[in-house]
Amino acid sequence: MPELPEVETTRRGIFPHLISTKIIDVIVRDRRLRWPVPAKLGAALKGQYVEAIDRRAKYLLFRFQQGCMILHLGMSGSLRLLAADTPVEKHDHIDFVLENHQCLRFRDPRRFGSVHWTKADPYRHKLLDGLGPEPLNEEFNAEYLAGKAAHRKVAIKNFIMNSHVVVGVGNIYASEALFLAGIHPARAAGRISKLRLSRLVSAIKQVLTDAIAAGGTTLRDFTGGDGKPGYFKQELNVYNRTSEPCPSCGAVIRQASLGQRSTFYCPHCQR
DNA sequence: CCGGACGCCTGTCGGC
DNA sequence: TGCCGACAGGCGTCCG
Repeated sequence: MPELPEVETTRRGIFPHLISTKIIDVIVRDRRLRWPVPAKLGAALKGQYVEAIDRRAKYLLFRFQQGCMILHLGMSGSLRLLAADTPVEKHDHIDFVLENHQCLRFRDPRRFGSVHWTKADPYRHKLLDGLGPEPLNEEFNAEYLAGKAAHRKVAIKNFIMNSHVVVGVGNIYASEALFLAGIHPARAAGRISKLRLSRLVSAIKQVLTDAIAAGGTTLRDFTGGDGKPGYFKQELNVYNRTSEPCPSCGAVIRQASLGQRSTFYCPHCQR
């Protein structure tokens, strides 16, 4: 499910309700996520107050006075703030019970999500160390991307989905950004002019910013922390629009497979 | 180092 | 209606 806008939407939805709130219990119903939920998680969190919720790439960082919980939503994960007595449903794997009769509930049908606990700097954690820049930061710019792309033969779509190049760009927004930039998704990354890479940087920033403003993209069942869906789906130009007319030129949108993932593009606008 | 394939899971959808 | 394969928004790991 979640790409950067959905993770950010989740963060913005939950943090106002969690800041300075005490975790009084942690109920783990199924530890079998992508990696096992740490056995010590409950003991580590109980009695601690949430000091901040940050985001790095698609990871949510729950900051406590003594340590940090790193949480990834994987492909199908969600976090919702609920009344503590809300009946549990299938795939509700973890409850973080709060002092105000509320609970933060983690649901993840496919169990590709994960939860980690560290007392050290989370940015030094194995999963976060070495990640590329945040796409909305200034350090992600044309000079940076051109330097990274030099001599690379990989398809530009795979390239921008590589978290060592830039984080947070998943399958939906990669297709959308390449459409906005007018670049064919299969073009070799090292064979794109700096001017066009510059346009791609702008397109990535724009599509992610717009998607965050719309509350993310709800394709199937994504909802933010408040249970509301995202509305960016209405603004998608090519994703999931195979055989429909290109909104810009009217040509038929094509679907192809690139790096085991579906890719959507306009054969006329994207070169 | 690079590029590509694989696998972890469950749910859904389309075709027969 | 039921079965079965393909596919789904991620990403660490392994192999050549």
